[in-house]
Amino acid sequence: MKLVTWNVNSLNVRLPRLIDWLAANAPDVVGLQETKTEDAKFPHDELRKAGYVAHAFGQRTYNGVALLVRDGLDATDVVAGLPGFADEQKRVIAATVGGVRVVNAYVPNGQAIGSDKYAYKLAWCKAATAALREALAAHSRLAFMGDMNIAPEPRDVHDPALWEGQVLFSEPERAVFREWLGLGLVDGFRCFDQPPNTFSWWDYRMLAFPKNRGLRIDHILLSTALAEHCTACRIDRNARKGEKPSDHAPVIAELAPAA
DNA sequence: ATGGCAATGTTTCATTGA
Repeated sequence: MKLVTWNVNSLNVRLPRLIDWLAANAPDVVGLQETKTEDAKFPHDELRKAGYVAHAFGQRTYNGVALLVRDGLDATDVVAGLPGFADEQKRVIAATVGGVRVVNAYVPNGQAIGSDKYAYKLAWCKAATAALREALAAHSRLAFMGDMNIAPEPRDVHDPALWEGQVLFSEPERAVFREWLGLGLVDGFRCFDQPPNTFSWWDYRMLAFPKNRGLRIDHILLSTALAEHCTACRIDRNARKGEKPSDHAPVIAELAPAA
């Protein structure tokens, strides 16, 4: 099973690119973030023609997530939102596909250390930790993926000294990420040798992409039972090139069938 | 060989992203 997470930064703008990418990569399950699309306006028909059934949890202008499931696979027990955390912002959708519980999330950005949005991010993350603990107790085969807006280690940041203490790379945020790993999750990307300076997001400004001044903030975390079956994990930086790219690249994990 | 912010709505600027 091929699992993908991708922050598309507006599904409306990115739909043609997304459909091309789906055709070229044939993933089984895709978690999208920042769809910025109300459910009533979600492009179900276009994605259906591309071979995917979509489950959307969106809103206009900001946030919004969706799960795309390839034809022939069933998504069951679809749950939107973070259990136990009342939130106007649409940031989580989960479903069970092919025996795998897939939790797709758009973690808050946090804006700046000390801001209200940073406090919201940490509160949101705390609720996510509790929800993941519950989910892992119920599902041994679980993938938690999405735009997590946290670069976990110095090697995930193009200039760690510059970013130290900044939002996305502050110690409290990295502690949250370690806490998620402590629940029994594994960073799929780090299960394999990777090229140095591999990132998943590059600022649109200041030639960040051509200079490869990026961060690795999009992740696929796998329960230990699932990580055993992970055969590859990579970031498709080619998707950041060309006309009207998202500022994020997709992360792809491949899982062998369960033994 | 990549490209010098982008997307949205409150629209001709402000807000947010990361």
